[in-house]
Amino acid sequence: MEQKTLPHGLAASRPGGPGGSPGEHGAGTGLLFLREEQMRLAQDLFFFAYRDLTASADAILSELGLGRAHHRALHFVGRRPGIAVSELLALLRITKQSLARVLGELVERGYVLQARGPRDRRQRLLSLTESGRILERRLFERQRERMVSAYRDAGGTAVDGFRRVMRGVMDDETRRLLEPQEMLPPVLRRTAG
Amino acid sequence: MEQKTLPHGLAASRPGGPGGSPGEHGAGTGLLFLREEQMRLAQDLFFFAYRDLTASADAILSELGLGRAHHRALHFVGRRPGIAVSELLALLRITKQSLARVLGELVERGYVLQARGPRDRRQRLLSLTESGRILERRLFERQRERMVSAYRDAGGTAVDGFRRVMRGVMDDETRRLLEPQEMLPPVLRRTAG
DNA sequence: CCATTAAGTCAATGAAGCTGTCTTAACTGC
DNA sequence: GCAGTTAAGACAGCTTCATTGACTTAATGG
Repeated sequence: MEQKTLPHGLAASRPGGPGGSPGEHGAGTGLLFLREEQMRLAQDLFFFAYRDLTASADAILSELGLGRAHHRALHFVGRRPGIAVSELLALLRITKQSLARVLGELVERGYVLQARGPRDRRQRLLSLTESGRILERRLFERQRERMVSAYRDAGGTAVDGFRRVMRGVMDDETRRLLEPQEMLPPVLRRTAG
Repeated sequence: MEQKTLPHGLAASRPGGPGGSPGEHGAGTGLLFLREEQMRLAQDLFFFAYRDLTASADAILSELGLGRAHHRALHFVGRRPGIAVSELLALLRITKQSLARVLGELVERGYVLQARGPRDRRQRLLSLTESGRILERRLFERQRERMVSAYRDAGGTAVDGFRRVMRGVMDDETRRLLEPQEMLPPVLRRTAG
């Protein structure tokens, strides 16, 4: 009875039709595509896409007795070889203790290397070992396939839009961290000009 | 140019310049925007955007002693009032036991209502109570602000692209679940259409 | 009537985060 | 050169959220 004519469903009708071609953000169209249902849909998209993307590497991880936290650490160390522990903490936004467990295992298993910082010997600069690079690549490959086909199917314009929206959703702080300049260690930030 | 020539950094230079206008996926441009660095960047975007988006509701949640799992359940029940437990499980892809704890608390606190299914009395159809709707709205509001400004800044075309990429990243199975038809209970699926 | 299904339950376990406190070593500023 | 700060690591204990496996109860449906 109460669900005879279900007025809902996760991807309910798109009011105003911005699913098609909203025509920029002209004054005439108003803010149709900002309407509530659009935002609810965006929540769904985030949840499902992120879940499925991350899940795609799980098979390999559980094979090795590793978790997603290990993958994240591996990813960012691979992304930024020579990163200091404190910088990695700032990227991941977890506590030192949470990272320590994960990082400790990665070092112990020979995936990550710690090197004393040449300028600041308190630092432990992190990088991937050869087997770390191989593992990271295996994990990446699964996600890469998904993203490549998504990008290909959506087309270049869509990819650009995707990136703009993703950046827009982030904290200002996070967006700053994504800028190359900010990603360099402080030492280089002064030198590289 | 504005970003020197950096060996690394999370958002390294965009090869081929798809940041500008890649011109669909023409044969000439090749698959420039599918290159490795692009895919790594996409991983970063997913991680940071999802993290910041979900984190934006955390303050309210922890105030009430609830977690993100509660928010997810609340969201999907609100999104699909009258949903059966088994359907919610399929959406979230967690185990019955994991959901039971969370759902039990939400019912106990008076945010979620369980009603015996009229056609199948084994089912417990879930819906939000008035206070459940209020809470969900408070949580939604934080995320909505973020997404609205991201959408507005990016523009309608970008939003469309965003949605296409997000869908493309999902499992086929998940994509099916997002279609309105599939969101209807089996009984109606036969009747409606 | 009996097999299947929807939901709930018990018990144990694991992954991944958190807080707070503390130590050690190295850098930095006065 | 000493004092204060910083980078990293470690100990103890806790919370959230997921897992598996086995089992019960009630309702459905051939």
